[in-house]
Amino acid sequence: MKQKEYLKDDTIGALNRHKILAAAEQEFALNGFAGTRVQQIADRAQLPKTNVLYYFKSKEGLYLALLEDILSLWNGQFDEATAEDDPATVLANYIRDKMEISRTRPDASKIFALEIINGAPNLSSFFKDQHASWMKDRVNVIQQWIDAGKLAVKDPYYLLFNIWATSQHYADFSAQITGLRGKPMGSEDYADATQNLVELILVGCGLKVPDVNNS
Amino acid sequence: MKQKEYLKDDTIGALNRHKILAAAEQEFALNGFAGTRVQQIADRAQLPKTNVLYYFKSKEGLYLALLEDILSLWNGQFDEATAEDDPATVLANYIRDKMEISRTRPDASKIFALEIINGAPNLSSFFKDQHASWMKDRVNVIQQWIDAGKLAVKDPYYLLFNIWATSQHYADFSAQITGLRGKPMGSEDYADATQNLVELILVGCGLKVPDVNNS
DNA sequence: CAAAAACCAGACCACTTGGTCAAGAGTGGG
DNA sequence: CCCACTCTTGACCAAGTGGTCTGGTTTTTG
Repeated sequence: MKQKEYLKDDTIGALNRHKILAAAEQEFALNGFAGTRVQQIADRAQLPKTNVLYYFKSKEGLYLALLEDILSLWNGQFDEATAEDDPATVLANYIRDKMEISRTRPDASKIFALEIINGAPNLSSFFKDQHASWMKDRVNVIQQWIDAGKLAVKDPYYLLFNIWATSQHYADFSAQITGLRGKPMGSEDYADATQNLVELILVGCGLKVPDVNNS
Repeated sequence: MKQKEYLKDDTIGALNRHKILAAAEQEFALNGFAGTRVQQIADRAQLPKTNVLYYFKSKEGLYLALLEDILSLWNGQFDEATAEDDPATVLANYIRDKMEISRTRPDASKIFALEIINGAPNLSSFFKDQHASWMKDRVNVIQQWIDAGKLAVKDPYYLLFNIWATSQHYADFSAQITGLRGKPMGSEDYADATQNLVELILVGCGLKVPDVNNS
Protein backbone atom coordinates (compact mmCIF):
# COMPACT_ATOMS: atom_id res chain seq x y z
CA MET A 1 0.00 0.00 0.00
CA LYS A 2 2.69 2.43 0.99
CA GLN A 3 3.94 2.77 -2.55
CA LYS A 4 0.61 4.02 -3.78
CA GLU A 5 0.06 6.17 -0.77
CA TYR A 6 1.61 9.29 -2.19
CA LEU A 7 -0.64 9.22 -5.20
CA LYS A 8 -3.58 10.14 -3.07
CA ASP A 9 -4.10 13.84 -2.93
CA ASP A 10 -5.09 14.39 0.64
CA THR A 11 -2.34 12.72 2.63
CA ILE A 12 0.11 14.85 4.50
CA GLY A 13 2.83 13.60 2.19
CA ALA A 14 1.05 14.67 -0.97
CA LEU A 15 0.38 18.03 0.59
CA ASN A 16 3.99 18.60 1.46
CA ARG A 17 5.19 17.41 -1.91
CA HIS A 18 2.87 19.95 -3.44
CA LYS A 19 4.12 22.75 -1.23
CA ILE A 20 7.70 21.86 -2.04
CA LEU A 21 7.10 21.75 -5.77
CA ALA A 22 5.37 25.11 -5.68
CA ALA A 23 8.22 26.63 -3.70
CA ALA A 24 10.80 25.06 -5.98
CA GLU A 25 9.07 26.44 -9.05
CA GLN A 26 9.41 29.96 -7.76
CA GLU A 27 12.98 29.58 -6.61
CA PHE A 28 14.27 27.80 -9.69
CA ALA A 29 12.57 30.34 -11.94
CA LEU A 30 14.22 33.16 -10.07
CA ASN A 31 17.70 31.74 -9.56
CA GLY A 32 18.14 28.86 -11.96
CA PHE A 33 19.07 25.38 -10.87
CA ALA A 34 22.61 26.09 -9.76
CA GLY A 35 21.69 29.37 -8.15
CA THR A 36 18.98 27.92 -5.98
CA ARG A 37 19.73 26.66 -2.48
CA VAL A 38 17.75 23.77 -1.08
CA GLN A 39 17.45 25.85 2.05
CA GLN A 40 15.67 28.59 0.11
CA ILE A 41 13.11 26.13 -1.18
CA ALA A 42 12.63 24.78 2.32
CA ASP A 43 12.16 28.26 3.74
CA ARG A 44 9.61 29.15 1.14
CA ALA A 45 7.76 25.91 1.72
CA GLN A 46 8.02 26.48 5.47
CA LEU A 47 9.65 23.15 6.13
CA PRO A 48 13.07 22.17 7.41
CA LYS A 49 15.61 21.49 4.73
CA THR A 50 15.81 17.86 5.74
CA ASN A 51 12.18 17.39 4.85
CA VAL A 52 12.72 18.58 1.32
CA LEU A 53 15.40 15.96 0.91
CA TYR A 54 13.10 13.45 2.51
CA TYR A 55 10.38 13.86 -0.09
CA PHE A 56 12.73 14.17 -3.03
CA LYS A 57 15.93 12.18 -3.18
CA SER A 58 18.05 15.15 -4.10
CA LYS A 59 17.98 18.67 -5.42
CA GLU A 60 18.29 17.25 -8.89
CA GLY A 61 15.49 14.79 -8.26
CA LEU A 62 13.25 17.61 -7.17
CA TYR A 63 14.17 19.61 -10.24
CA LEU A 64 13.42 16.72 -12.55
CA ALA A 65 10.07 16.06 -10.89
CA LEU A 66 9.22 19.70 -11.31
CA LEU A 67 10.33 19.73 -14.91
CA GLU A 68 8.07 16.80 -15.67
CA ASP A 69 5.12 18.67 -14.22
CA ILE A 70 5.97 21.68 -16.30
CA LEU A 71 6.34 19.81 -19.54
CA SER A 72 2.80 18.52 -19.24
CA LEU A 73 1.69 22.07 -19.97
CA TRP A 74 3.07 21.84 -23.47
CA ASN A 75 -0.10 20.35 -24.82
CA GLY A 76 -3.12 22.26 -25.94
CA GLN A 77 -6.05 22.52 -28.22
CA PHE A 78 -4.03 22.79 -31.37
CA ASP A 79 -3.13 19.15 -30.79
CA GLU A 80 -6.34 17.87 -32.29
CA ALA A 81 -6.72 20.27 -35.18
CA THR A 82 -6.80 18.83 -38.67
CA ALA A 83 -6.40 20.27 -42.13
CA GLU A 84 -10.18 20.52 -42.38
CA ASP A 85 -10.42 23.00 -39.54
CA ASP A 86 -10.33 26.71 -40.11
CA PRO A 87 -6.74 27.93 -39.72
CA ALA A 88 -7.74 31.34 -38.43
CA THR A 89 -9.77 29.88 -35.59
CA VAL A 90 -7.26 27.21 -34.73
CA LEU A 91 -4.28 29.55 -34.72
CA ALA A 92 -6.11 32.26 -32.80
CA ASN A 93 -7.09 29.80 -30.13
CA TYR A 94 -3.61 28.36 -29.97
CA ILE A 95 -2.12 31.80 -29.50
CA ARG A 96 -4.66 32.60 -26.80
CA ASP A 97 -3.82 29.34 -25.06
CA LYS A 98 -0.12 30.11 -25.08
CA MET A 99 -0.68 33.61 -23.79
CA GLU A 100 -2.88 32.26 -21.05
CA ILE A 101 -0.11 29.94 -19.93
CA SER A 102 2.34 32.83 -19.90
CA ARG A 103 -0.02 34.81 -17.76
CA THR A 104 -0.95 32.11 -15.29
CA ARG A 105 2.25 30.08 -15.13
CA PRO A 106 5.11 32.50 -15.69
CA ASP A 107 7.51 30.60 -13.46
CA ALA A 108 6.94 27.37 -15.32
CA SER A 109 7.64 29.19 -18.54
CA LYS A 110 10.82 30.65 -17.15
CA ILE A 111 12.12 27.31 -15.99
CA PHE A 112 11.46 25.85 -19.40
CA ALA A 113 13.27 28.78 -20.98
CA LEU A 114 16.26 28.42 -18.68
CA GLU A 115 16.43 24.76 -19.51
CA ILE A 116 16.44 25.39 -23.25
CA ILE A 117 18.92 28.25 -23.11
CA ASN A 118 21.32 25.98 -21.29
CA GLY A 119 21.07 23.46 -24.10
CA ALA A 120 18.27 21.37 -22.61
CA PRO A 121 20.59 19.09 -20.62
CA ASN A 122 17.79 17.68 -18.50
CA LEU A 123 15.03 17.20 -21.02
CA SER A 124 14.48 13.49 -21.34
CA SER A 125 14.87 12.09 -24.80
CA PHE A 126 11.34 10.85 -24.28
CA PHE A 127 10.09 14.42 -24.16
CA LYS A 128 12.26 15.42 -27.07
CA ASP A 129 10.96 12.58 -29.21
CA GLN A 130 7.39 13.29 -28.24
CA HIS A 131 7.88 16.96 -28.92
CA ALA A 132 9.47 16.29 -32.30
CA SER A 133 6.67 14.03 -33.40
CA TRP A 134 4.07 16.53 -32.23
CA MET A 135 5.89 19.09 -34.32
CA LYS A 136 5.88 16.88 -37.39
CA ASP A 137 2.13 16.44 -37.14
CA ARG A 138 1.45 20.12 -36.69
CA VAL A 139 3.81 21.13 -39.46
CA ASN A 140 1.99 18.70 -41.65
CA VAL A 141 -1.41 20.24 -40.94
CA ILE A 142 -0.08 23.73 -41.54
CA GLN A 143 1.53 22.65 -44.76
CA GLN A 144 -1.81 21.34 -45.98
CA TRP A 145 -3.36 24.70 -45.22
CA ILE A 146 -0.61 26.35 -47.20
CA ASP A 147 -1.02 23.98 -50.12
CA ALA A 148 -4.74 24.64 -50.10
CA GLY A 149 -4.03 28.34 -50.36
CA LYS A 150 -5.56 29.10 -47.01
CA LEU A 151 -2.38 30.42 -45.46
CA ALA A 152 0.13 32.87 -46.91
CA VAL A 153 3.19 31.49 -45.17
CA LYS A 154 6.28 29.90 -46.61
CA ASP A 155 7.48 27.70 -43.81
CA PRO A 156 5.35 26.14 -41.04
CA TYR A 157 8.33 25.86 -38.70
CA TYR A 158 8.92 29.57 -38.58
CA LEU A 159 5.27 30.24 -37.94
CA LEU A 160 5.27 28.03 -34.86
CA PHE A 161 8.57 29.42 -33.64
CA ASN A 162 7.20 32.92 -33.93
CA ILE A 163 4.08 32.06 -31.98
CA TRP A 164 6.09 30.45 -29.20
CA ALA A 165 8.59 33.26 -29.10
CA THR A 166 6.05 36.04 -28.82
CA SER A 167 3.76 34.36 -26.33
CA GLN A 168 6.48 33.12 -24.03
CA HIS A 169 8.20 36.47 -24.15
CA TYR A 170 5.56 37.95 -21.88
CA ALA A 171 6.38 35.46 -19.16
CA ASP A 172 10.12 35.12 -19.60
CA PHE A 173 10.93 38.78 -20.08
CA SER A 174 8.37 40.16 -17.68
CA ALA A 175 11.06 42.05 -15.79
CA GLN A 176 12.03 43.97 -18.92
CA ILE A 177 8.44 44.55 -19.94
CA THR A 178 7.49 45.82 -16.52
CA GLY A 179 10.50 48.11 -16.48
CA LEU A 180 9.75 49.62 -19.86
CA ARG A 181 6.03 50.01 -19.42
CA GLY A 182 6.50 51.39 -15.94
CA LYS A 183 4.02 48.95 -14.46
CA PRO A 184 3.44 45.19 -14.51
CA MET A 185 1.07 43.59 -16.99
CA GLY A 186 -2.38 43.29 -15.49
CA SER A 187 -4.97 40.89 -16.83
CA GLU A 188 -6.49 43.61 -19.02
CA ASP A 189 -3.05 44.30 -20.43
CA TYR A 190 -2.71 40.63 -21.18
CA ALA A 191 -6.02 40.68 -22.98
CA ASP A 192 -4.81 43.61 -25.08
CA ALA A 193 -1.48 41.99 -25.81
CA THR A 194 -3.19 38.76 -26.76
CA GLN A 195 -5.60 40.43 -29.14
CA ASN A 196 -2.73 42.41 -30.61
CA LEU A 197 -0.65 39.30 -31.15
CA VAL A 198 -3.52 37.35 -32.66
CA GLU A 199 -4.10 40.15 -35.13
CA LEU A 200 -0.44 40.53 -35.98
CA ILE A 201 0.07 36.85 -36.67
CA LEU A 202 -3.18 36.22 -38.47
CA VAL A 203 -2.97 39.30 -40.63
CA GLY A 204 0.66 38.49 -41.25
CA CYS A 205 -0.48 35.10 -42.53
CA GLY A 206 -3.12 36.60 -44.76
CA LEU A 207 -6.01 35.51 -42.56
CA LYS A 208 -9.03 37.33 -41.27
CA VAL A 209 -9.29 37.74 -37.55
CA PRO A 210 -12.26 35.78 -36.21
CA ASP A 211 -14.52 37.03 -33.44
CA VAL A 212 -13.06 36.97 -29.97
CA ASN A 213 -15.79 34.94 -28.35
CA ASN A 214 -14.96 31.40 -29.26
CA SER A 215 -12.66 29.10 -27.43
CA MET B 1 50.50 55.60 -17.28
CA LYS B 2 49.78 52.15 -15.97
CA GLN B 3 46.11 52.94 -15.61
CA LYS B 4 45.70 53.53 -19.31
CA GLU B 5 47.83 50.59 -20.24
CA TYR B 6 44.99 48.09 -20.51
CA LEU B 7 43.14 50.26 -22.96
CA LYS B 8 45.71 49.56 -25.59
CA ASP B 9 44.77 46.60 -27.65
CA ASP B 10 48.08 44.95 -28.21
CA THR B 11 49.48 44.52 -24.74
CA ILE B 12 49.58 41.08 -23.24
CA GLY B 13 47.14 42.23 -20.63
CA ALA B 14 44.55 43.39 -23.14
CA LEU B 15 44.97 40.14 -25.00
CA ASN B 16 44.35 38.05 -21.94
CA ARG B 17 41.43 40.16 -20.87
CA HIS B 18 39.94 39.55 -24.26
CA LYS B 19 40.50 35.81 -24.10
CA ILE B 20 38.94 35.67 -20.66
CA LEU B 21 35.89 37.66 -21.70
CA ALA B 22 35.35 35.44 -24.70
CA ALA B 23 35.65 32.32 -22.59
CA ALA B 24 33.36 33.75 -19.94
CA GLU B 25 30.73 34.59 -22.53
CA GLN B 26 30.53 30.99 -23.63
CA GLU B 27 30.52 29.55 -20.13
CA PHE B 28 28.01 31.97 -18.65
CA ALA B 29 25.69 31.48 -21.62
CA LEU B 30 25.83 27.74 -21.16
CA ASN B 31 25.64 27.51 -17.38
CA GLY B 32 24.39 30.79 -16.06
CA PHE B 33 26.25 32.86 -13.51
CA ALA B 34 25.85 30.55 -10.53
CA GLY B 35 26.44 27.43 -12.59
CA THR B 36 29.73 28.59 -14.02
CA ARG B 37 33.00 27.79 -12.27
CA VAL B 38 35.87 30.23 -12.52
CA GLN B 39 37.99 27.20 -13.26
CA GLN B 40 35.90 26.42 -16.34
CA ILE B 41 36.45 29.90 -17.69
CA ALA B 42 40.16 29.60 -16.99
CA ASP B 43 40.33 26.24 -18.75
CA ARG B 44 38.56 27.56 -21.80
CA ALA B 45 40.82 30.61 -21.88
CA GLN B 46 43.82 28.33 -21.35
CA LEU B 47 45.02 30.21 -18.34
CA PRO B 48 45.38 29.27 -14.70
CA LYS B 49 42.47 30.19 -12.53
CA THR B 50 44.55 32.68 -10.60
CA ASN B 51 45.09 34.71 -13.73
CA VAL B 52 41.42 35.13 -14.29
CA LEU B 53 41.11 36.57 -10.80
CA TYR B 54 44.14 38.70 -11.48
CA TYR B 55 42.57 40.45 -14.44
CA PHE B 56 39.13 40.73 -12.94
CA LYS B 57 38.65 41.34 -9.25
CA SER B 58 36.12 38.60 -8.84
CA LYS B 59 33.74 36.32 -10.67
CA GLU B 60 31.08 38.93 -10.28
CA GLY B 61 33.41 41.65 -11.55
CA LEU B 62 34.10 39.58 -14.62
CA TYR B 63 30.41 39.00 -15.16
CA LEU B 64 29.62 42.68 -14.85
CA ALA B 65 32.39 43.63 -17.27
CA LEU B 66 31.04 41.10 -19.72
CA LEU B 67 27.50 42.32 -19.28
CA GLU B 68 28.55 45.85 -20.06
CA ASP B 69 30.13 44.69 -23.29
CA ILE B 70 26.98 42.84 -24.19
CA LEU B 71 24.64 45.72 -23.49
CA SER B 72 26.49 47.86 -25.98
CA LEU B 73 24.95 45.65 -28.66
CA TRP B 74 21.51 46.95 -27.85
CA ASN B 75 21.86 49.88 -30.13
CA GLY B 76 21.20 49.87 -33.82
CA GLN B 77 20.01 51.70 -36.85
CA PHE B 78 16.48 52.18 -35.64
CA ASP B 79 17.97 54.61 -33.14
CA GLU B 80 18.16 57.44 -35.62
CA ALA B 81 14.88 56.89 -37.44
CA THR B 82 12.34 59.69 -37.35
CA ALA B 83 8.66 59.92 -38.14
CA GLU B 84 9.57 61.14 -41.63
CA ASP B 85 11.29 57.89 -42.54
CA ASP B 86 9.46 55.07 -44.21
CA PRO B 87 8.23 52.66 -41.54
CA ALA B 88 8.50 49.61 -43.76
CA THR B 89 12.17 50.22 -44.48
CA VAL B 90 13.05 51.17 -40.95
CA LEU B 91 11.29 48.22 -39.37
CA ALA B 92 12.61 45.74 -41.92
CA ASN B 93 16.14 46.90 -41.28
CA TYR B 94 15.66 46.80 -37.57
CA ILE B 95 14.41 43.24 -37.72
CA ARG B 96 17.32 42.25 -39.93
CA ASP B 97 19.71 43.86 -37.47
CA LYS B 98 18.25 41.97 -34.58
CA MET B 99 18.35 38.70 -36.44
CA GLU B 100 21.94 39.33 -37.39
CA ILE B 101 22.85 39.77 -33.75
CA SER B 102 21.09 36.54 -32.89
CA ARG B 103 23.06 34.75 -35.54
CA THR B 104 26.47 36.19 -34.81
CA ARG B 105 26.29 36.71 -31.05
CA PRO B 106 24.04 33.96 -29.70
CA ASP B 107 25.89 33.69 -26.41
CA ALA B 108 25.55 37.38 -25.73
CA SER B 109 21.85 37.09 -26.41
CA LYS B 110 21.54 34.15 -24.04
CA ILE B 111 23.32 35.93 -21.23
CA PHE B 112 21.03 38.89 -21.66
CA ALA B 113 18.03 36.57 -21.60
CA LEU B 114 19.23 34.80 -18.48
CA GLU B 115 19.72 38.12 -16.81
CA ILE B 116 16.19 39.27 -17.61
CA ILE B 117 14.54 35.99 -16.68
CA ASN B 118 16.16 36.21 -13.29
CA GLY B 119 14.64 39.63 -12.79
CA ALA B 120 17.58 41.65 -14.09
CA PRO B 121 19.38 41.82 -10.75
CA ASN B 122 22.64 43.01 -12.30
CA LEU B 123 21.47 45.50 -14.85
CA SER B 124 22.63 48.89 -13.71
CA SER B 125 19.95 51.46 -13.24
CA PHE B 126 21.97 53.46 -15.72
CA PHE B 127 21.23 50.92 -18.40
CA LYS B 128 17.63 50.65 -17.36
CA ASP B 129 17.15 54.40 -17.54
CA GLN B 130 18.90 54.62 -20.86
CA HIS B 131 16.85 51.74 -22.18
CA ALA B 132 13.61 53.26 -20.95
CA SER B 133 14.32 56.60 -22.56
CA TRP B 134 15.31 54.90 -25.82
CA MET B 135 11.99 53.10 -25.64
CA LYS B 136 10.05 56.30 -25.12
CA ASP B 137 11.65 57.86 -28.17
CA ARG B 138 10.98 54.86 -30.36
CA VAL B 139 7.43 54.47 -29.15
CA ASN B 140 6.92 58.09 -29.98
CA VAL B 141 8.12 57.67 -33.55
CA ILE B 142 5.95 54.61 -34.04
CA GLN B 143 2.97 56.41 -32.60
CA GLN B 144 3.43 59.18 -35.13
CA TRP B 145 3.42 56.62 -37.90
CA ILE B 146 0.22 55.20 -36.50
CA ASP B 147 -1.39 58.61 -36.22
CA ALA B 148 -0.42 59.35 -39.80
CA GLY B 149 -2.16 56.17 -40.87
CA LYS B 150 1.04 54.58 -42.08
CA LEU B 151 0.92 51.68 -39.65
CA ALA B 152 -2.02 49.44 -38.75
CA VAL B 153 -0.99 48.73 -35.18
CA LYS B 154 -2.70 49.60 -31.96
CA ASP B 155 0.15 49.75 -29.50
CA PRO B 156 3.80 50.53 -30.27
CA TYR B 157 5.00 48.66 -27.19
CA TYR B 158 3.64 45.34 -28.30
CA LEU B 159 5.16 45.77 -31.73
CA LEU B 160 8.61 46.21 -30.30
CA PHE B 161 8.15 43.37 -27.83
CA ASN B 162 7.13 41.08 -30.67
CA ILE B 163 10.16 42.00 -32.73
CA TRP B 164 12.51 41.38 -29.85
CA ALA B 165 10.82 38.16 -28.90
CA THR B 166 10.93 36.61 -32.33
CA SER B 167 14.44 37.66 -33.25
CA GLN B 168 16.03 36.71 -29.95
CA HIS B 169 14.21 33.42 -29.96
CA TYR B 170 16.53 32.09 -32.64
CA ALA B 171 19.53 32.64 -30.40
CA ASP B 172 18.08 31.82 -27.02
CA PHE B 173 16.12 28.73 -28.02
CA SER B 174 18.57 27.41 -30.56
CA ALA B 175 18.71 24.07 -28.77
CA GLN B 176 14.98 23.55 -29.23
CA ILE B 177 15.03 24.78 -32.80
CA THR B 178 17.90 22.54 -33.72
CA GLY B 179 16.19 19.60 -32.09
CA LEU B 180 12.93 20.13 -33.91
CA ARG B 181 14.38 20.89 -37.30
CA GLY B 182 16.81 18.03 -37.03
CA LYS B 183 19.74 20.25 -37.90
CA PRO B 184 21.19 23.55 -36.72
CA MET B 185 20.32 26.80 -38.44
CA GLY B 186 22.85 27.58 -41.14
CA SER B 187 23.33 31.04 -42.53
CA GLU B 188 20.92 30.32 -45.39
CA ASP B 189 18.35 29.20 -42.86
CA TYR B 190 18.86 32.44 -41.02
CA ALA B 191 18.31 34.36 -44.22
CA ASP B 192 15.06 32.47 -44.77
CA ALA B 193 13.91 32.98 -41.21
CA THR B 194 14.75 36.65 -41.39
CA GLN B 195 12.84 37.19 -44.61
CA ASN B 196 9.93 35.23 -43.18
CA LEU B 197 9.88 37.31 -40.06
CA VAL B 198 10.14 40.59 -41.91
CA GLU B 199 7.17 39.58 -44.03
CA LEU B 200 5.11 38.41 -41.10
CA ILE B 201 5.63 41.56 -39.10
CA LEU B 202 5.31 44.02 -41.95
CA VAL B 203 2.27 42.39 -43.46
CA GLY B 204 0.84 42.07 -39.98
CA CYS B 205 1.25 45.84 -39.65
CA GLY B 206 -0.38 46.50 -42.98
CA LEU B 207 2.86 47.42 -44.71
CA LYS B 208 4.35 46.40 -48.02
CA VAL B 209 7.59 44.48 -47.89
CA PRO B 210 10.40 46.52 -49.43
CA ASP B 211 13.15 45.03 -51.55
CA VAL B 212 15.77 43.03 -49.75
CA ASN B 213 18.77 44.88 -51.01
CA ASN B 214 18.96 47.92 -48.80
CA SER B 215 20.61 48.16 -45.48
C1' DC C 1 -3.78 -1.83 20.49
C1' DA C 2 0.61 -2.94 18.68
C1' DA C 3 3.60 -2.83 15.09
C1' DA C 4 4.94 -0.96 10.98
C1' DA C 5 5.26 2.54 8.13
C1' DA C 6 5.45 7.49 7.25
C1' DC C 7 7.09 11.72 8.79
C1' DC C 8 10.06 15.20 11.33
C1' DA C 9 14.31 17.57 12.45
C1' DG C 10 18.84 18.69 14.81
C1' DA C 11 23.68 17.51 14.38
C1' DC C 12 27.04 16.64 11.38
C1' DC C 13 30.23 15.92 7.34
C1' DA C 14 32.68 15.63 2.85
C1' DC C 15 33.54 18.34 -0.66
C1' DT C 16 33.40 22.21 -3.72
C1' DT C 17 34.62 26.82 -4.76
C1' DG C 18 35.67 31.75 -4.84
C1' DG C 19 39.24 34.12 -3.45
C1' DT C 20 44.03 35.24 -1.09
C1' DC C 21 49.06 35.14 -0.55
C1' DA C 22 53.60 35.17 -1.42
C1' DA C 23 57.25 34.39 -4.25
C1' DG C 24 59.01 34.60 -8.48
C1' DA C 25 59.47 35.65 -13.86
C1' DG C 26 59.14 38.89 -17.69
C1' DT C 27 59.63 43.45 -19.47
C1' DG C 28 60.38 48.17 -20.60
C1' DG C 29 62.12 52.82 -19.90
C1' DG C 30 65.76 55.79 -18.24
C1' DC D 1 71.77 47.36 -16.12
C1' DC D 2 68.45 48.34 -12.74
C1' DC D 3 64.23 49.40 -10.90
C1' DA D 4 59.40 49.60 -11.06
C1' DC D 5 55.71 47.51 -12.83
C1' DT D 6 53.09 43.87 -15.01
C1' DC D 7 52.25 39.26 -15.18
C1' DT D 8 52.33 34.14 -13.63
C1' DT D 9 51.38 30.39 -10.62
C1' DG D 10 51.17 26.84 -6.97
C1' DA D 11 49.70 26.42 -2.22
C1' DC D 12 46.29 27.35 0.72
C1' DC D 13 41.88 28.58 3.19
C1' DA D 14 37.26 29.94 5.00
C1' DA D 15 32.61 29.69 3.85
C1' DG D 16 28.86 27.52 1.97
C1' DT D 17 26.27 23.50 0.39
C1' DG D 18 24.12 19.08 -0.77
C1' DG D 19 23.28 15.31 1.52
C1' DT D 20 23.45 11.62 5.50
C1' DC D 21 22.54 9.76 10.07
C1' DT D 22 20.20 8.95 13.94
C1' DG D 23 16.69 9.16 17.07
C1' DG D 24 12.43 10.46 17.69
C1' DT D 25 7.03 11.43 16.87
C1' DT D 26 2.88 10.76 14.47
C1' DT D 27 -0.19 8.18 11.55
C1' DT D 28 -1.95 4.11 9.45
C1' DT D 29 -3.20 -0.55 9.35
C1' DG D 30 -4.03 -5.36 10.47
